[in-house]
Amino acid sequence: MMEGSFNPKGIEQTLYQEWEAAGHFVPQGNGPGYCIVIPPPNITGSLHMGHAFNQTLMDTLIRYQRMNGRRALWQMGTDHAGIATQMVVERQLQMEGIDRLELGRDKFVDKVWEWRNESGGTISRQIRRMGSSLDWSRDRFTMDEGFIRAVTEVFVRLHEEGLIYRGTRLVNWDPSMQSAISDLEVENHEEQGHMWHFRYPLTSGLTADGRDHIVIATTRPETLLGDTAVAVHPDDERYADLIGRTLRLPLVGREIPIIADTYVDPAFGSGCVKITPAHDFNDYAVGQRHGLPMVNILTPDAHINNNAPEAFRGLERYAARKAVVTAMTELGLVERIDNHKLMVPRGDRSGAVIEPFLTDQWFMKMESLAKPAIEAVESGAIEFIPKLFENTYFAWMRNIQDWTISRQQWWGHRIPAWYDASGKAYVGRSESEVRNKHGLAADIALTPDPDVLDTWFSSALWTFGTLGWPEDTPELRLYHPTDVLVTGHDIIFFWVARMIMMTLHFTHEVPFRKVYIHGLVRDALGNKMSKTKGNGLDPLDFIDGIDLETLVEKRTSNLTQPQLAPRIAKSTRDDFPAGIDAYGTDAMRFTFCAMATLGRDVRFDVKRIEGYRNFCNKLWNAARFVLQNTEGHVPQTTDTPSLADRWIRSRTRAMIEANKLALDTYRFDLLANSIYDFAWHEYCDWYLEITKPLLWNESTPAAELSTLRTTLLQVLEVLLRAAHPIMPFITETIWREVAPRLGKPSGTVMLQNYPLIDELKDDPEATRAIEWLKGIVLGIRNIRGEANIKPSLAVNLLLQSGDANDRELAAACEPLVKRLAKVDQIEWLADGQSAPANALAVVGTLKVMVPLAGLIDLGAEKDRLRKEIERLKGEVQRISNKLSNEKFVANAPADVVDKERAKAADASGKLATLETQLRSL
RNA sequence: GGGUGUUUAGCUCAGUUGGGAGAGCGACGGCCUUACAAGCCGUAGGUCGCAGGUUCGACCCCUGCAACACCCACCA
Repeated sequence: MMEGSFNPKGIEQTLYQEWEAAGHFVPQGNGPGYCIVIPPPNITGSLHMGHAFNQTLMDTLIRYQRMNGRRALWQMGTDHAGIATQMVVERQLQMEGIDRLELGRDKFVDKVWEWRNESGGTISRQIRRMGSSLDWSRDRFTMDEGFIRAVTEVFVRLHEEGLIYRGTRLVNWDPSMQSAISDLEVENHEEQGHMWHFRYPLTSGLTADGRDHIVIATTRPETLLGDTAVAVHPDDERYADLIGRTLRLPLVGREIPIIADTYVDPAFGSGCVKITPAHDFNDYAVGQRHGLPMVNILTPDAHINNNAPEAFRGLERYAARKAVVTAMTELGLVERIDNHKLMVPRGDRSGAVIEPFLTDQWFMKMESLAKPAIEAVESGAIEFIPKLFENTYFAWMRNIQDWTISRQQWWGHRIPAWYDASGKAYVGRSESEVRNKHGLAADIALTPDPDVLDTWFSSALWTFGTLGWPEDTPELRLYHPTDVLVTGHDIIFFWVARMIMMTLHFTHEVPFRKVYIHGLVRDALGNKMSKTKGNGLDPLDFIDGIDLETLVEKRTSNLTQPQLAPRIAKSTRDDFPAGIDAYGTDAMRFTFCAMATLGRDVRFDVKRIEGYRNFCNKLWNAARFVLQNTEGHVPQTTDTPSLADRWIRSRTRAMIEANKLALDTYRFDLLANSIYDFAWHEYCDWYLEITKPLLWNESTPAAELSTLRTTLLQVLEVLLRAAHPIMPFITETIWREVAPRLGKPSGTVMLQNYPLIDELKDDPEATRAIEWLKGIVLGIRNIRGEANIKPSLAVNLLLQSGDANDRELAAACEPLVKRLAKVDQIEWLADGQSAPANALAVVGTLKVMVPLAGLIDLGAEKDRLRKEIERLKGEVQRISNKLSNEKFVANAPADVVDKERAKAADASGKLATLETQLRSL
């Protein structure tokens, strides 16, 4: 027997193990394929709220399609996450006092594999706790054997096609990692800095206004050491006569030219720009145009190198900045220093300030790859949901830059290139292939490229790579293109766009037909969750609960900035004074679905999950009620449904219809609302209450009772199937109790059909009847509530006026009205017959009266009437204004006008009745 | 600098061809009514950011403005 309140702890893990052991997550049957690939979680640690959100949506879709009979594959896998993982393992080793460089590459990579085996297990356990029905038997890793093969193949082919090339370029250089990174991995943030105005002396002569120097402005004084020119705008009259003359670069002594270039904005600063081609992207371009020498003044770890004057050599870049400013000050060459806000580029992983740095790297040409990828979205072959994100996609794709794909790191896919003694690069699937292809004898030494590829290079192959490419597999034919990609808007460029380009290029198919883009999970205040801020939350803590001290400990340990610990501890104590309750997986999943509004970030509020935990409990107890009242029930073939049975079946059908629409349009919020509203406010609030007097009345006819019990079970059973994709555990648990009573074969709800609307009949007549009943009951309840009549006290009821329909329904629903509104006697008054003093509700034209008889305070009742009269007056006024507007009557559709007329009649009828009533009191 | 989004009840958010402003939570009042106090019943609360325009009619369509958020970008 089911316990009195819902306790998720007991059921979830057992059920998941059962499902997995039974192989339910493996696609089966002969239905059409349906496939979603998981955005592979990084192996850097543990699952966060974003993963939980992401997976809830995917699992809902997968479970829905599986129930629809599709051969549904949810492809599992994890990402090696090159830089992120290397940093984590490096930090771990550091804490053990081990230096990466001392350890050496091979041993370090071994350590990372150890880490990945450990971390992978943690992630798998966490994902299982979310209830995610992934096919674990097909689990993949972006650096498994198959992926190494696929990555190599792709690299070699792109190189053969000339789309991958090696070159010396100015790239984004992360001095802390000493590696190149791509444009996307650089985050620009505004920071407070300074603008230094320096005087650069002319080698000879004077300026037009009689000075012997010009003034340049810079935010990076240390780059002065690498200046090879100063540029002015060609049309700038102030400097026209200086173009072609030279300056003496202070501190360095180099003679540098004054050049003219339209890049310079004459209105900004002095109109003179120092040009440092080796350390600034713009200056690089200017240098190229003017054939300027490039003087690199930095070492890979951002210290001043030997190309600079001796005094500055070996200084760290910010020390060098100070030294340059000091030296310039001493020379009297500082005009002034202003405060200045500037955009500072930082590495998204390391947080280090990025240097434009001249190095040899591998690049991918993107323009030709982007073209078909743009067309795929334009043509609708791929559809973004919400559509809005297509603009984001187009904007980036139409202005795409070449992709720096090599990383000076150890963890990742090795670049399949080898170098001979002269430094010439050979690309091939293996060293022997390279030797054969280029006729390189065995005695010619080849050195493998030490670098690895950007992590996103392999991620881009995810859909077809996981399905077996480059082999031609049955899975590729059945599941590719995949049906939908579900991911956050933060990786549209990193991942989605590159997947589209690579997949189209190599398979001539789109990777997926739809891309559902969801928002980011933020904390209750709308802040982005992060470990550094200490506002991150672990989904498992909402599932299992966590006490305050453990939570504080968890949030403040292993911080990259330990000094923040006290503040984080305090805010944690403020936000979760009693820790976090155990809400269970279903409540968490329901919360995510309910909050998945298109295109919006979600603020995760404990109040919401609490509400949905309560909903779980509601469902649980409704099931208990049904089970208690259907003990030993055997459904009969003859079905004689009452009005209420017909009504709830009809409403169930409407819910199913709404659910399907919601699921087909990826409106998880509407799906959740549809289920919640139906289950709580129709099935529980009304239908279960309606059944009580019938179930407990010995005079209820056997056939009617039997049908009632069948309906109780049937609707619950349909509801469980309908809700299963969102809340798998509770629905499975209850379903196993309920289904046998309907004669359904035992088993699992997850392999049942998703409800079809044809299982239930639409019944407008019954709907009207129950709406009538609700009107009567709500009217009486309003009177009772306003008059403060104790719920335990029964009232009598007088009915008057109304039509034949009212009399018929009143007779049919008498026991229901009595039960639902706690009414003792019901009596009809003839038209015109005077009634005792009473509180009045009007339903249609029917007068529903509760005799005052000492129960109700006359003054309070008058107030209640006046309030209702005011409301009705307003309504009548509004509608009559509308109807007296000839243009409205002439232009509005006939049905709208009719509707307004009916409303006016109803409202003014009620109004008249209530006004009469008020006078009579 | 360019672009996108958001602005609806105290809070978080729905509002699907323009035609009666909704939910959850919170607030207030009343209830241990034999599924559920994680519950039940009732009530209050909104000039739909601001200003115009189109229309018989605008939360919805158009224009402008404001605030906030995010994305992209090379201004020294």
